[in-house]
Amino acid sequence: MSFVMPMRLEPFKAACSSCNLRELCLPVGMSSEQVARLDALVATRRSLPRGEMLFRAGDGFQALYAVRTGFFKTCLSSEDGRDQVTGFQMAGELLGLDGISTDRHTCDAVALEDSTVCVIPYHMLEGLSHELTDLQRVFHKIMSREIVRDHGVMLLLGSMRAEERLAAFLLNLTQRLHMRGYSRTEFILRMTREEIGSYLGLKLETVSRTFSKFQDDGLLEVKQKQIRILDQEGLRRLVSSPAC
Amino acid sequence: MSFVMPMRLEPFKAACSSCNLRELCLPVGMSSEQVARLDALVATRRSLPRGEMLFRAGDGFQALYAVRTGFFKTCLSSEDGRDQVTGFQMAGELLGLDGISTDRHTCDAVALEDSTVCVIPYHMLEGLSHELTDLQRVFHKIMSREIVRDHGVMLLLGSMRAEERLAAFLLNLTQRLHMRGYSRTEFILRMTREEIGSYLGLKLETVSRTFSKFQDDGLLEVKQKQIRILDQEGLRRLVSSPAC
DNA sequence: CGCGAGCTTGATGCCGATCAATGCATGTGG
DNA sequence: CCACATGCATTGATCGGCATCAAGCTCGCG
Repeated sequence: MSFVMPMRLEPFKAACSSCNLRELCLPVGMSSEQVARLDALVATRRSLPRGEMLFRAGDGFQALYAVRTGFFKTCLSSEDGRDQVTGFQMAGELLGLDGISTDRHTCDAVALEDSTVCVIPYHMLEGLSHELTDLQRVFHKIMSREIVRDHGVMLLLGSMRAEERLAAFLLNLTQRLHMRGYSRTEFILRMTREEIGSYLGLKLETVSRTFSKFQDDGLLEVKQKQIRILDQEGLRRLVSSPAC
Repeated sequence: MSFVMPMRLEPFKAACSSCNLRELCLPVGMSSEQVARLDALVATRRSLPRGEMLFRAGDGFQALYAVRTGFFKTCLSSEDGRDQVTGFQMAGELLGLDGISTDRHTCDAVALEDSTVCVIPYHMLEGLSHELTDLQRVFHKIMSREIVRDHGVMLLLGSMRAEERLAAFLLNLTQRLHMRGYSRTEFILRMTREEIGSYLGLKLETVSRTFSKFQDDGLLEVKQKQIRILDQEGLRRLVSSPAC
Protein backbone atom coordinates (compact mmCIF):
# COMPACT_ATOMS: atom_id res chain seq x y z
CA MET A 1 0.00 0.00 0.00
CA SER A 2 3.01 2.28 0.23
CA PHE A 3 3.54 2.85 -3.48
CA VAL A 4 1.68 2.45 -6.72
CA MET A 5 2.61 -0.39 -9.03
CA PRO A 6 2.82 0.65 -12.65
CA MET A 7 0.13 -1.21 -14.52
CA ARG A 8 1.41 -4.07 -16.57
CA LEU A 9 0.48 -4.03 -20.23
CA GLU A 10 1.34 -7.03 -22.33
CA PRO A 11 3.69 -6.35 -25.24
CA PHE A 12 1.47 -8.24 -27.69
CA LYS A 13 -1.94 -7.27 -28.93
CA ALA A 14 -5.01 -9.06 -27.83
CA ALA A 15 -6.89 -10.77 -30.62
CA CYS A 16 -10.55 -11.59 -30.32
CA SER A 17 -10.34 -13.58 -33.54
CA SER A 18 -8.05 -16.13 -31.98
CA CYS A 19 -9.58 -16.06 -28.52
CA ASN A 20 -11.26 -19.18 -27.24
CA LEU A 21 -13.72 -17.06 -25.28
CA ARG A 22 -15.16 -15.65 -28.50
CA GLU A 23 -18.53 -17.23 -27.98
CA LEU A 24 -18.89 -16.09 -24.38
CA CYS A 25 -17.67 -12.55 -24.80
CA LEU A 26 -18.31 -9.45 -26.85
CA PRO A 27 -17.79 -11.15 -30.27
CA VAL A 28 -20.57 -13.68 -29.71
CA GLY A 29 -22.37 -14.44 -32.96
CA MET A 30 -20.32 -12.07 -35.09
CA SER A 31 -18.76 -13.00 -38.44
CA SER A 32 -15.02 -13.45 -38.67
CA GLU A 33 -14.71 -10.22 -40.69
CA GLN A 34 -16.50 -8.38 -37.97
CA VAL A 35 -14.40 -9.96 -35.24
CA ALA A 36 -11.32 -8.87 -37.12
CA ARG A 37 -12.53 -5.29 -36.76
CA LEU A 38 -12.85 -5.84 -33.05
CA ASP A 39 -9.19 -6.83 -32.87
CA ALA A 40 -8.20 -3.29 -33.73
CA LEU A 41 -10.28 -2.02 -30.86
CA VAL A 42 -9.27 -4.41 -28.14
CA ALA A 43 -5.73 -3.17 -28.23
CA THR A 44 -4.16 -4.15 -24.97
CA ARG A 45 -4.30 -6.53 -22.12
CA ARG A 46 -3.57 -5.91 -18.51
CA SER A 47 -2.44 -8.36 -15.85
CA LEU A 48 -3.39 -8.04 -12.24
CA PRO A 49 -2.01 -10.01 -9.35
CA ARG A 50 -4.48 -11.26 -6.82
CA GLY A 51 -5.84 -8.50 -4.63
CA GLU A 52 -5.16 -5.67 -7.04
CA MET A 53 -7.87 -3.28 -8.15
CA LEU A 54 -8.74 -2.93 -11.81
CA PHE A 55 -10.57 0.30 -11.07
CA ARG A 56 -12.18 1.87 -8.06
CA ALA A 57 -15.26 3.94 -7.38
CA GLY A 58 -14.68 7.52 -8.45
CA ASP A 59 -12.07 6.72 -11.10
CA GLY A 60 -12.70 8.30 -14.47
CA PHE A 61 -14.33 5.90 -16.88
CA GLN A 62 -12.24 5.18 -19.97
CA ALA A 63 -12.68 1.58 -20.89
CA LEU A 64 -14.60 -1.60 -20.39
CA TYR A 65 -12.69 -4.73 -19.46
CA ALA A 66 -13.31 -8.28 -20.57
CA VAL A 67 -12.03 -10.88 -18.16
CA ARG A 68 -9.62 -13.10 -20.05
CA THR A 69 -8.31 -15.22 -17.21
CA GLY A 70 -8.94 -15.11 -13.49
CA PHE A 71 -11.75 -13.98 -11.29
CA PHE A 72 -13.05 -10.63 -10.03
CA LYS A 73 -15.50 -9.14 -7.62
CA THR A 74 -17.17 -5.76 -7.90
CA CYS A 75 -18.16 -3.99 -4.74
CA LEU A 76 -19.87 -0.87 -3.63
CA SER A 77 -18.79 0.88 -0.47
CA SER A 78 -21.17 3.51 0.80
CA GLU A 79 -19.79 6.48 2.70
CA ASP A 80 -20.80 5.04 6.07
CA GLY A 81 -18.57 2.02 5.70
CA ARG A 82 -21.21 -0.40 4.52
CA ASP A 83 -19.94 -2.73 1.89
CA GLN A 84 -21.77 -4.72 -0.73
CA VAL A 85 -20.36 -7.15 -3.26
CA THR A 86 -22.48 -6.59 -6.37
CA GLY A 87 -21.08 -9.39 -8.51
CA PHE A 88 -18.42 -11.93 -9.31
CA GLN A 89 -17.00 -12.00 -12.84
CA MET A 90 -15.21 -14.79 -14.64
CA ALA A 91 -13.69 -15.33 -18.09
CA GLY A 92 -15.62 -13.69 -20.91
CA GLU A 93 -17.61 -11.36 -18.68
CA LEU A 94 -17.49 -7.59 -18.94
CA LEU A 95 -16.46 -5.19 -16.19
CA GLY A 96 -17.12 -1.48 -15.97
CA LEU A 97 -20.60 -1.06 -17.48
CA ASP A 98 -21.60 1.02 -14.46
CA GLY A 99 -19.12 3.71 -15.48
CA ILE A 100 -20.97 4.69 -18.65
CA SER A 101 -23.76 6.47 -16.83
CA THR A 102 -21.69 9.19 -15.18
CA ASP A 103 -18.26 8.83 -16.81
CA ARG A 104 -16.97 7.64 -13.45
CA HIS A 105 -16.85 4.16 -12.05
CA THR A 106 -19.30 3.67 -9.22
CA CYS A 107 -17.79 0.53 -7.72
CA ASP A 108 -14.46 -1.14 -7.11
CA ALA A 109 -13.31 -4.09 -9.21
CA VAL A 110 -10.85 -6.39 -7.45
CA ALA A 111 -8.97 -9.40 -8.82
CA LEU A 112 -9.64 -12.39 -6.56
CA GLU A 113 -6.83 -14.36 -8.18
CA ASP A 114 -4.07 -13.49 -10.62
CA SER A 115 -5.98 -12.31 -13.66
CA THR A 116 -5.74 -10.74 -17.08
CA VAL A 117 -8.27 -8.54 -18.81
CA CYS A 118 -8.67 -7.16 -22.32
CA VAL A 119 -8.93 -3.39 -22.33
CA ILE A 120 -11.75 -2.06 -24.52
CA PRO A 121 -11.55 1.72 -24.85
CA TYR A 122 -15.12 2.85 -24.61
CA HIS A 123 -15.06 5.66 -27.16
CA MET A 124 -13.71 3.20 -29.71
CA LEU A 125 -16.42 0.71 -28.87
CA GLU A 126 -19.01 3.43 -29.39
CA GLY A 127 -17.43 4.28 -32.73
CA LEU A 128 -17.22 0.74 -34.00
CA SER A 129 -20.69 -0.27 -32.84
CA HIS A 130 -21.83 2.63 -34.95
CA GLU A 131 -20.49 0.84 -37.98
CA LEU A 132 -21.20 -2.74 -37.07
CA THR A 133 -24.87 -3.33 -36.42
CA ASP A 134 -24.11 -6.72 -34.97
CA LEU A 135 -21.68 -5.30 -32.45
CA GLN A 136 -24.25 -2.77 -31.34
CA ARG A 137 -26.84 -5.51 -31.00
CA VAL A 138 -24.53 -7.71 -28.93
CA PHE A 139 -23.46 -4.85 -26.72
CA HIS A 140 -27.03 -3.89 -25.94
CA LYS A 141 -27.81 -7.48 -25.12
CA ILE A 142 -24.90 -7.67 -22.74
CA MET A 143 -26.05 -4.55 -20.89
CA SER A 144 -29.60 -5.83 -20.77
CA ARG A 145 -28.41 -9.18 -19.48
CA GLU A 146 -26.66 -7.40 -16.64
CA ILE A 147 -29.93 -5.70 -15.76
CA VAL A 148 -31.77 -9.02 -15.79
CA ARG A 149 -29.06 -10.57 -13.62
CA ASP A 150 -29.35 -7.73 -11.14
CA HIS A 151 -33.10 -8.24 -10.92
CA GLY A 152 -32.46 -11.88 -10.12
CA VAL A 153 -30.17 -10.86 -7.29
CA MET A 154 -32.87 -8.53 -5.99
CA LEU A 155 -35.30 -11.44 -5.94
CA LEU A 156 -32.74 -13.46 -4.04
CA LEU A 157 -31.98 -10.71 -1.53
CA GLY A 158 -35.58 -9.66 -1.15
CA SER A 159 -37.35 -12.93 -0.70
CA MET A 160 -35.09 -15.93 -0.13
CA ARG A 161 -33.84 -17.46 3.07
CA ALA A 162 -30.22 -18.25 3.76
CA GLU A 163 -30.25 -21.80 2.43
CA GLU A 164 -32.05 -20.80 -0.73
CA ARG A 165 -29.64 -17.97 -1.34
CA LEU A 166 -26.56 -20.11 -1.02
CA ALA A 167 -28.06 -22.88 -3.13
CA ALA A 168 -28.98 -20.40 -5.86
CA PHE A 169 -25.51 -18.93 -5.70
CA LEU A 170 -23.79 -22.29 -6.06
CA LEU A 171 -26.02 -23.38 -8.92
CA ASN A 172 -25.33 -20.13 -10.74
CA LEU A 173 -21.62 -20.52 -10.21
CA THR A 174 -21.46 -24.12 -11.42
CA GLN A 175 -23.58 -23.31 -14.43
CA ARG A 176 -21.24 -20.51 -15.47
CA LEU A 177 -18.17 -22.65 -14.82
CA HIS A 178 -19.67 -25.48 -16.82
CA MET A 179 -20.22 -23.17 -19.80
CA ARG A 180 -16.50 -22.50 -19.66
CA GLY A 181 -15.61 -26.14 -19.79
CA TYR A 182 -15.03 -26.78 -16.11
CA SER A 183 -16.56 -29.56 -14.07
CA ARG A 184 -20.14 -29.06 -13.08
CA THR A 185 -19.61 -30.74 -9.75
CA GLU A 186 -16.21 -29.83 -8.45
CA PHE A 187 -14.60 -26.42 -8.15
CA ILE A 188 -12.70 -24.02 -5.98
CA LEU A 189 -14.24 -20.92 -4.49
CA ARG A 190 -12.15 -17.89 -5.32
CA MET A 191 -13.82 -15.71 -2.73
CA THR A 192 -13.97 -15.80 1.06
CA ARG A 193 -17.04 -16.63 3.13
CA GLU A 194 -17.27 -12.97 3.94
CA GLU A 195 -17.42 -12.00 0.27
CA ILE A 196 -20.06 -14.62 -0.43
CA GLY A 197 -21.98 -13.32 2.56
CA SER A 198 -21.77 -9.75 1.37
CA TYR A 199 -23.08 -10.75 -2.04
CA LEU A 200 -25.92 -12.77 -0.54
CA GLY A 201 -26.83 -10.37 2.25
CA LEU A 202 -25.65 -12.75 4.97
CA LYS A 203 -22.93 -12.75 7.61
CA LEU A 204 -19.92 -14.98 7.07
CA GLU A 205 -20.92 -17.21 10.00
CA THR A 206 -24.26 -17.90 8.38
CA VAL A 207 -22.57 -18.79 5.10
CA SER A 208 -20.26 -21.17 6.93
CA ARG A 209 -23.07 -22.78 8.89
CA THR A 210 -25.14 -23.20 5.76
CA PHE A 211 -22.23 -24.91 3.99
CA SER A 212 -21.96 -27.27 6.96
CA LYS A 213 -25.67 -27.97 6.87
CA PHE A 214 -25.55 -28.75 3.16
CA GLN A 215 -22.70 -31.12 3.89
CA ASP A 216 -24.63 -32.84 6.69
CA ASP A 217 -27.60 -33.18 4.35
CA GLY A 218 -25.39 -34.87 1.77
CA LEU A 219 -25.86 -32.15 -0.81
CA LEU A 220 -22.20 -31.37 -1.17
CA GLU A 221 -18.73 -31.82 0.24
CA VAL A 222 -16.92 -28.80 1.62
CA LYS A 223 -13.25 -28.68 2.37
CA GLN A 224 -12.47 -25.02 2.93
CA LYS A 225 -12.67 -23.53 -0.56
CA GLN A 226 -12.99 -26.84 -2.36
CA ILE A 227 -16.56 -27.73 -3.17
CA ARG A 228 -17.93 -30.90 -4.66
CA ILE A 229 -21.60 -30.96 -5.51
CA LEU A 230 -23.12 -34.34 -4.65
CA ASP A 231 -26.80 -33.67 -5.25
CA GLN A 232 -27.50 -30.94 -7.74
CA GLU A 233 -31.17 -31.86 -7.88
CA GLY A 234 -31.38 -31.40 -4.14
CA LEU A 235 -29.94 -27.91 -4.38
CA ARG A 236 -32.32 -27.07 -7.17
CA ARG A 237 -35.27 -28.22 -5.08
CA LEU A 238 -34.12 -25.98 -2.26
CA VAL A 239 -34.15 -22.88 -4.45
CA SER A 240 -37.55 -23.39 -5.95
CA SER A 241 -39.35 -24.77 -2.95
CA PRO A 242 -42.16 -22.46 -1.91
CA ALA A 243 -41.51 -20.96 1.47
CA CYS A 244 -44.33 -23.16 2.83
CA MET B 1 -60.89 -10.55 -16.25
CA SER B 2 -63.45 -12.18 -18.53
CA PHE B 3 -62.33 -10.63 -21.82
CA VAL B 4 -59.36 -8.80 -23.24
CA MET B 5 -59.57 -5.08 -23.77
CA PRO B 6 -58.16 -3.93 -27.09
CA MET B 7 -55.17 -1.73 -26.40
CA ARG B 8 -55.90 1.92 -26.79
CA LEU B 9 -53.67 3.82 -29.17
CA GLU B 10 -54.01 7.56 -29.35
CA PRO B 11 -54.99 8.92 -32.77
CA PHE B 12 -52.30 11.62 -32.67
CA LYS B 13 -48.58 11.13 -32.87
CA ALA B 14 -46.38 11.60 -29.88
CA ALA B 15 -43.81 14.34 -30.29
CA CYS B 16 -40.64 14.41 -28.24
CA SER B 17 -39.88 17.87 -29.57
CA SER B 18 -42.88 19.34 -27.83
CA CYS B 19 -42.75 17.15 -24.75
CA ASN B 20 -42.06 18.76 -21.43
CA LEU B 21 -40.26 15.63 -20.26
CA ARG B 22 -37.56 16.13 -22.91
CA GLU B 23 -34.85 16.73 -20.37
CA LEU B 24 -35.72 13.71 -18.23
CA CYS B 25 -36.25 11.21 -21.00
CA LEU B 26 -34.52 9.78 -24.02
CA PRO B 27 -33.95 13.14 -25.77
CA VAL B 28 -31.89 14.56 -22.91
CA GLY B 29 -29.12 16.78 -24.20
CA MET B 30 -29.94 16.32 -27.86
CA SER B 31 -30.24 19.17 -30.39
CA SER B 32 -33.67 20.10 -31.69
CA GLU B 33 -32.81 18.67 -35.11
CA GLN B 34 -31.95 15.39 -33.49
CA VAL B 35 -35.07 15.39 -31.35
CA ALA B 36 -37.08 15.94 -34.52
CA ARG B 37 -35.66 12.68 -35.83
CA LEU B 38 -36.82 10.97 -32.67
CA ASP B 39 -40.37 12.12 -33.32
CA ALA B 40 -40.54 9.84 -36.33
CA LEU B 41 -39.54 6.95 -34.17
CA VAL B 42 -41.78 7.45 -31.17
CA ALA B 43 -44.86 6.92 -33.24
CA THR B 44 -47.62 6.06 -30.87
CA ARG B 45 -48.85 6.37 -27.35
CA ARG B 46 -50.75 3.90 -25.33
CA SER B 47 -53.10 4.53 -22.42
CA LEU B 48 -53.50 2.10 -19.57
CA PRO B 49 -56.08 2.23 -16.84
CA ARG B 50 -54.90 1.53 -13.34
CA GLY B 51 -54.11 -2.13 -12.78
CA GLU B 52 -53.50 -2.98 -16.43
CA MET B 53 -50.29 -4.63 -17.58
CA LEU B 54 -48.10 -2.93 -20.16
CA PHE B 55 -46.29 -6.19 -20.76
CA ARG B 56 -45.72 -9.39 -18.85
CA ALA B 57 -42.88 -11.82 -18.38
CA GLY B 58 -42.59 -14.07 -21.40
CA ASP B 59 -44.10 -11.60 -23.87
CA GLY B 60 -42.10 -11.07 -27.02
CA PHE B 61 -40.00 -7.92 -26.83
CA GLN B 62 -40.89 -5.34 -29.49
CA ALA B 63 -40.57 -1.93 -27.96
CA LEU B 64 -39.39 0.15 -25.08
CA TYR B 65 -41.86 2.40 -23.33
CA ALA B 66 -41.31 5.86 -21.93
CA VAL B 67 -43.69 6.77 -19.14
CA ARG B 68 -45.49 9.92 -20.15
CA THR B 69 -48.00 10.20 -17.35
CA GLY B 70 -48.78 7.95 -14.43
CA PHE B 71 -46.85 5.44 -12.43
CA PHE B 72 -45.71 1.83 -12.90
CA LYS B 73 -44.17 -1.03 -11.05
CA THR B 74 -42.12 -3.83 -12.57
CA CYS B 75 -42.14 -7.18 -10.86
CA LEU B 76 -40.60 -10.55 -11.18
CA SER B 77 -42.55 -13.65 -10.24
CA SER B 78 -40.51 -16.80 -9.92
CA GLU B 79 -42.13 -20.13 -10.72
CA ASP B 80 -42.61 -20.98 -7.06
CA GLY B 81 -44.91 -18.04 -6.44
CA ARG B 82 -42.33 -15.74 -4.96
CA ASP B 83 -42.80 -12.19 -6.05
CA GLN B 84 -40.39 -9.29 -6.18
CA VAL B 85 -41.05 -5.71 -7.19
CA THR B 86 -37.89 -4.65 -9.01
CA GLY B 87 -38.71 -1.00 -9.50
CA PHE B 88 -41.20 1.85 -9.66
CA GLN B 89 -41.22 4.06 -12.74
CA MET B 90 -42.55 7.58 -13.15
CA ALA B 91 -42.73 10.15 -15.95
CA GLY B 92 -39.72 10.18 -18.25
CA GLU B 93 -38.42 6.78 -17.17
CA LEU B 94 -37.99 3.87 -19.55
CA LEU B 95 -39.64 0.49 -19.26
CA GLY B 96 -38.66 -2.74 -20.96
CA LEU B 97 -34.85 -2.66 -21.03
CA ASP B 98 -34.78 -6.17 -19.60
CA GLY B 99 -36.36 -7.50 -22.79
CA ILE B 100 -33.37 -6.72 -25.01
CA SER B 101 -31.27 -9.54 -23.66
CA THR B 102 -33.46 -12.46 -24.74
CA ASP B 103 -36.07 -10.82 -27.00
CA ARG B 104 -38.63 -11.59 -24.31
CA HIS B 105 -39.68 -9.55 -21.37
CA THR B 106 -38.53 -11.03 -18.09
CA CYS B 107 -40.84 -9.14 -15.77
CA ASP B 108 -44.34 -7.72 -15.60
CA ALA B 109 -44.98 -3.99 -15.90
CA VAL B 110 -48.18 -2.83 -14.21
CA ALA B 111 -49.77 0.61 -14.20
CA LEU B 112 -50.37 1.70 -10.61
CA GLU B 113 -52.60 4.54 -11.74
CA ASP B 114 -54.13 5.55 -15.05
CA SER B 115 -51.11 6.09 -17.24
CA THR B 116 -49.87 6.79 -20.73
CA VAL B 117 -46.64 5.67 -22.31
CA CYS B 118 -44.81 6.48 -25.54
CA VAL B 119 -44.10 3.38 -27.58
CA ILE B 120 -40.53 3.19 -28.90
CA PRO B 121 -40.14 0.32 -31.38
CA TYR B 122 -36.80 -1.15 -30.51
CA HIS B 123 -35.57 -1.98 -34.00
CA MET B 124 -36.18 1.61 -34.99
CA LEU B 125 -34.29 2.85 -31.97
CA GLU B 126 -31.38 0.63 -32.93
CA GLY B 127 -31.48 1.99 -36.45
CA LEU B 128 -31.65 5.62 -35.46
CA SER B 129 -29.02 5.39 -32.74
CA HIS B 130 -26.82 4.08 -35.52
CA GLU B 131 -27.14 7.40 -37.25
CA LEU B 132 -27.26 9.74 -34.29
CA THR B 133 -24.19 9.41 -32.12
CA ASP B 134 -25.84 11.45 -29.40
CA LEU B 135 -28.84 9.15 -29.26
CA GLN B 136 -26.57 6.15 -28.92
CA ARG B 137 -24.66 7.87 -26.17
CA VAL B 138 -27.80 8.78 -24.24
CA PHE B 139 -29.27 5.33 -24.63
CA HIS B 140 -26.14 3.67 -23.28
CA LYS B 141 -26.15 6.04 -20.36
CA ILE B 142 -29.74 5.20 -19.57
CA MET B 143 -28.99 1.47 -19.54
CA SER B 144 -25.91 2.01 -17.42
CA ARG B 145 -27.88 4.17 -15.02
CA GLU B 146 -30.34 1.33 -14.58
CA ILE B 147 -27.44 -0.96 -13.69
CA VAL B 148 -26.14 1.55 -11.15
CA ARG B 149 -29.61 1.91 -9.67
CA ASP B 150 -29.92 -1.86 -9.34
CA HIS B 151 -26.61 -2.00 -7.52
CA GLY B 152 -27.92 0.59 -5.10
CA VAL B 153 -30.96 -1.56 -4.43
CA MET B 154 -28.67 -4.54 -3.81
CA LEU B 155 -26.81 -2.48 -1.21
CA LEU B 156 -30.10 -1.60 0.39
CA LEU B 157 -31.41 -5.17 0.40
CA GLY B 158 -28.12 -6.66 1.42
CA SER B 159 -27.06 -4.47 4.25
CA MET B 160 -29.69 -2.07 5.54
CA ARG B 161 -32.21 -2.49 8.30
CA ALA B 162 -35.92 -1.81 7.93
CA GLU B 163 -35.83 1.85 8.98
CA GLU B 164 -32.88 2.60 6.75
CA ARG B 165 -34.55 0.92 3.80
CA LEU B 166 -37.76 2.85 4.11
CA ALA B 167 -35.94 6.13 4.68
CA ALA B 168 -33.77 5.54 1.60
CA PHE B 169 -36.85 4.67 -0.40
CA LEU B 170 -38.72 7.81 0.61
CA LEU B 171 -35.75 10.06 -0.07
CA ASN B 172 -35.29 8.52 -3.50
CA LEU B 173 -38.97 8.98 -4.27
CA THR B 174 -39.11 12.61 -3.18
CA GLN B 175 -35.96 13.40 -5.07
CA ARG B 176 -37.38 12.00 -8.29
CA LEU B 177 -40.71 13.73 -7.73
CA HIS B 178 -38.94 17.00 -7.06
CA MET B 179 -37.04 16.74 -10.37
CA ARG B 180 -40.45 16.56 -12.02
CA GLY B 181 -41.67 19.71 -10.37
CA TYR B 182 -43.64 18.20 -7.51
CA SER B 183 -43.34 19.13 -3.87
CA ARG B 184 -40.34 17.73 -2.10
CA THR B 185 -42.27 17.29 1.12
CA GLU B 186 -45.77 16.20 0.29
CA PHE B 187 -46.94 13.45 -1.99
CA ILE B 188 -49.20 10.48 -2.47
CA LEU B 189 -47.92 6.95 -2.56
CA ARG B 190 -49.19 5.19 -5.64
CA MET B 191 -48.32 1.73 -4.35
CA THR B 192 -49.59 -0.35 -1.45
CA ARG B 193 -47.64 -1.23 1.69
CA GLU B 194 -47.25 -4.69 0.29
CA GLU B 195 -45.63 -3.42 -2.92
CA ILE B 196 -43.28 -1.18 -0.97
CA GLY B 197 -42.44 -4.17 1.21
CA SER B 198 -41.76 -6.38 -1.76
CA TYR B 199 -39.42 -3.78 -3.24
CA LEU B 200 -37.62 -3.32 0.06
CA GLY B 201 -37.51 -6.97 1.09
CA LEU B 202 -39.89 -6.44 4.02
CA LYS B 203 -43.38 -7.60 4.93
CA LEU B 204 -46.22 -5.13 4.69
CA GLU B 205 -46.68 -5.09 8.48
CA THR B 206 -43.08 -4.01 8.92
CA VAL B 207 -43.54 -1.22 6.40
CA SER B 208 -46.65 -0.05 8.22
CA ARG B 209 -44.97 -0.20 11.62
CA THR B 210 -41.97 1.70 10.33
CA PHE B 211 -44.18 4.43 8.92
CA SER B 212 -45.83 4.69 12.34
CA LYS B 213 -42.46 4.88 14.05
CA PHE B 214 -41.30 7.63 11.71
CA GLN B 215 -44.49 9.50 12.53
CA ASP B 216 -43.94 9.07 16.27
CA ASP B 217 -40.40 10.33 15.85
CA GLY B 218 -41.68 13.43 14.09
CA LEU B 219 -39.97 12.62 10.82
CA LEU B 220 -43.13 12.62 8.76
CA GLU B 221 -46.90 12.59 8.76
CA VAL B 222 -48.71 9.56 7.39
CA LYS B 223 -52.37 9.46 6.53
CA GLN B 224 -52.88 6.28 4.56
CA LYS B 225 -51.18 7.00 1.23
CA GLN B 226 -50.62 10.68 1.90
CA ILE B 227 -47.14 11.45 3.12
CA ARG B 228 -45.72 14.73 4.34
CA ILE B 229 -42.03 14.82 5.09
CA LEU B 230 -41.35 16.91 8.21
CA ASP B 231 -37.65 16.26 8.74
CA GLN B 232 -35.74 15.37 5.61
CA GLU B 233 -32.44 15.76 7.40
CA GLY B 234 -33.55 13.24 9.98
CA LEU B 235 -34.37 10.71 7.29
CA ARG B 236 -31.03 11.32 5.63
CA ARG B 237 -29.23 10.73 8.91
CA LEU B 238 -31.05 7.43 9.30
CA VAL B 239 -29.84 6.15 5.96
CA SER B 240 -26.21 7.01 6.39
CA SER B 241 -25.81 6.19 10.04
CA PRO B 242 -23.33 3.36 10.49
CA ALA B 243 -25.00 0.26 11.87
CA CYS B 244 -23.24 0.91 15.21
C1' DC C 1 7.58 -23.78 14.26
C1' DG C 2 4.48 -20.26 15.17
C1' DC C 3 1.80 -16.61 13.37
C1' DG C 4 -2.29 -14.85 11.17
C1' DA C 5 -6.07 -14.94 7.90
C1' DG C 6 -9.87 -17.33 7.17
C1' DC C 7 -13.11 -20.92 8.68
C1' DT C 8 -16.01 -23.54 11.99
C1' DT C 9 -18.98 -24.04 15.83
C1' DG C 10 -21.54 -22.79 20.02
C1' DA C 11 -24.49 -19.63 23.02
C1' DT C 12 -27.41 -15.86 23.16
C1' DG C 13 -30.29 -12.03 21.63
C1' DC C 14 -32.79 -9.11 18.54
C1' DC C 15 -35.13 -7.67 14.36
C1' DG C 16 -38.47 -8.56 11.48
C1' DA C 17 -41.79 -12.46 10.13
C1' DT C 18 -45.92 -14.50 11.27
C1' DC C 19 -50.49 -14.92 13.11
C1' DA C 20 -54.49 -12.58 14.40
C1' DA C 21 -57.76 -8.96 15.36
C1' DT C 22 -59.43 -4.42 14.47
C1' DG C 23 -59.96 -0.11 11.97
C1' DC C 24 -60.85 2.61 8.03
C1' DA C 25 -61.89 3.98 3.53
C1' DT C 26 -64.44 3.01 -0.89
C1' DG C 27 -67.94 0.97 -3.49
C1' DT C 28 -72.28 -1.68 -4.33
C1' DG C 29 -76.83 -3.08 -4.09
C1' DG C 30 -81.21 -3.09 -1.54
C1' DC D 1 -79.53 6.30 2.96
C1' DC D 2 -77.99 2.39 5.27
C1' DA D 3 -76.10 -2.43 5.34
C1' DC D 4 -72.61 -4.93 3.91
C1' DA D 5 -68.58 -6.48 1.38
C1' DT D 6 -63.93 -5.73 0.05
C1' DG D 7 -59.31 -4.18 0.00
C1' DC D 8 -55.88 -2.00 2.49
C1' DA D 9 -53.69 -0.34 6.78
C1' DT D 10 -52.75 -0.48 11.64
C1' DT D 11 -51.52 -2.61 15.89
C1' DG D 12 -50.55 -6.31 19.21
C1' DA D 13 -48.51 -10.89 20.66
C1' DT D 14 -45.49 -14.37 19.70
C1' DC D 15 -41.98 -16.83 17.17
C1' DG D 16 -37.95 -17.92 14.51
C1' DG D 17 -33.97 -17.09 11.56
C1' DC D 18 -30.09 -14.85 11.33
C1' DA D 19 -26.78 -11.58 13.63
C1' DT D 20 -23.75 -11.08 17.18
C1' DC D 21 -20.31 -12.35 20.42
C1' DA D 22 -16.93 -15.60 21.59
C1' DA D 23 -13.92 -19.51 21.42
C1' DG D 24 -11.23 -22.82 18.92
C1' DC D 25 -9.60 -24.77 14.57
C1' DT D 26 -7.04 -25.26 9.93
C1' DC D 27 -3.91 -24.27 6.72
C1' DG D 28 -0.46 -21.73 4.25
C1' DC D 29 3.65 -19.26 4.77
C1' DG D 30 7.61 -16.67 6.43
